[in-house]
Amino acid sequence: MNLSVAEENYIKSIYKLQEGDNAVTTNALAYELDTKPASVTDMAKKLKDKQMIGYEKYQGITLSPEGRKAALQIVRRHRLWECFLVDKLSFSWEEVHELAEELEHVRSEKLINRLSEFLGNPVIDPHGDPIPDANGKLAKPRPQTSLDQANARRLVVTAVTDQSTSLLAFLNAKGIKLGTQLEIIAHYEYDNSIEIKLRHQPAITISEQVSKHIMVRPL
Amino acid sequence: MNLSVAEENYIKSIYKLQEGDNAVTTNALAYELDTKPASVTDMAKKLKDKQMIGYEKYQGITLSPEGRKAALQIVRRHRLWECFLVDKLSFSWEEVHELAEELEHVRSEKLINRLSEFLGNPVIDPHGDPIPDANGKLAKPRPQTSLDQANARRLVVTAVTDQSTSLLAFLNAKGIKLGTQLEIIAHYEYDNSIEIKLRHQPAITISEQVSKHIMVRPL
DNA sequence: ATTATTATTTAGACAAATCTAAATAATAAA
DNA sequence: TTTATTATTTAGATTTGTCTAAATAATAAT
Ligand SMILES: [Mn+2]
Ligand SMILES: [Mn+2]
Ligand SMILES: [Mn+2]
Ligand SMILES: [Mn+2]
Repeated sequence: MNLSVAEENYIKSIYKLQEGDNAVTTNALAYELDTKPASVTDMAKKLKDKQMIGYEKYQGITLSPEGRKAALQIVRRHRLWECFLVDKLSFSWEEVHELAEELEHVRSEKLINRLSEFLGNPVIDPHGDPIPDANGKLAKPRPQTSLDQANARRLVVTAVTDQSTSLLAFLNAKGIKLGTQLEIIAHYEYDNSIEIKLRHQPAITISEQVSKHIMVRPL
Repeated sequence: MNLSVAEENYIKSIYKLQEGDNAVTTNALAYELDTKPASVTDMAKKLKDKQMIGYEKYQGITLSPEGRKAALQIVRRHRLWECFLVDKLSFSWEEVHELAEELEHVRSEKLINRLSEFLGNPVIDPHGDPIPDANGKLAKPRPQTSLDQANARRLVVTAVTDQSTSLLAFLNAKGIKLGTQLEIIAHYEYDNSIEIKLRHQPAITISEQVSKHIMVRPL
């Protein structure tokens, strides 16, 4: 199936928003894509015609098997380009998302498979997200929780679930990146902020807004 | 100035067709871009509004200084990606043009400058064409002639002026690439074909159609 | 069970990029 | 210098992706 850039972006966003089987809402998709609900309805009809999604009026959107396959290809391309930018061109992880957002639309299996090989067939991208293989299979993610709900003391950062430039810049400033080890010092119930300490650094306090986007696993 | 992908493709083709100052013709541009003359006229008006070209009805098209600058940026991106594909991802030179045709439209100075650095700031692409630097300056091309007009005997291949897949596949089959040294054995006036010999290989005969697209310089 | 609010869809419009068919201009031939 | 041919432009349509404003459906509040 031949998909336009716009269609690919929709499919990727649907994939992102569709946790499990719950249908994606018109408004949620419009917000995610920074467009208007009316535009989403228009596109939903097109994508249904192309058999990429299931869609009934007022019932929300779900990816079809075809659509899911397409989404995984796009995600694969996106994350491999992010790896390339960080590993080979020395970009920092908060800069790469926008560029990958464009590079992901160059459709060539040969290109992307060679790129993967060139990068050593990585299985996670610079934000800790898993990279689908050439067949669309995702490595089973290791068990992780968000930092605001972690119960262990000593933790390692495994992923960041919000790729907004502002959050990533914040984390960068604080020295928090993938693989960073940290210790929870205190948890303040009042605003659910937590105090953490990185190695060789003074303790810092982090808001719930931030900590819920930092994924960790016990060390 | 913000240019669409279509506009960039037009500008690059105008640059390619405009040797010196001779205006580019509507039909030539349509043929080059595999589109219709009416579409070219439409786009000419848009590009004139954007001050990228000079255009008067029936008078043909010339790049403005602005347009030339844009063209050189696009050409730079195109050729650097071609280098990347050949040098790092082991593509062969006849495969890379199509892919670069898409990659060239990812607009990021930072990306392209880092890519250039990563590649060792190359000054010619895999087809022997010069790569503009970050300021749009082109290395002065070394003196070269097409193979059908060469007068020296011993020559080296410096460029190929037709990137069609069919020609490049032909050259590949014959073992002719950039840097290949060859000797002219004979020149047949009847059809302007020539007989050449590569090192350690039997002589082969090449049509004028081919030889006029092979650029060489005396060895 | 009504009423108000929110979510979603429809209707109609628009810009970008393209096309076909017809009209006009430029150029070459007779 | 007429006439024929070729090149270019215009007029009008189409497709894709988007929008605003209005209509309708679903859901929440009273
Ligand atoms: Mn994208
Ligand atoms: Mn990522
Ligand atoms: Mn292109
Ligand atoms: Mn090239």
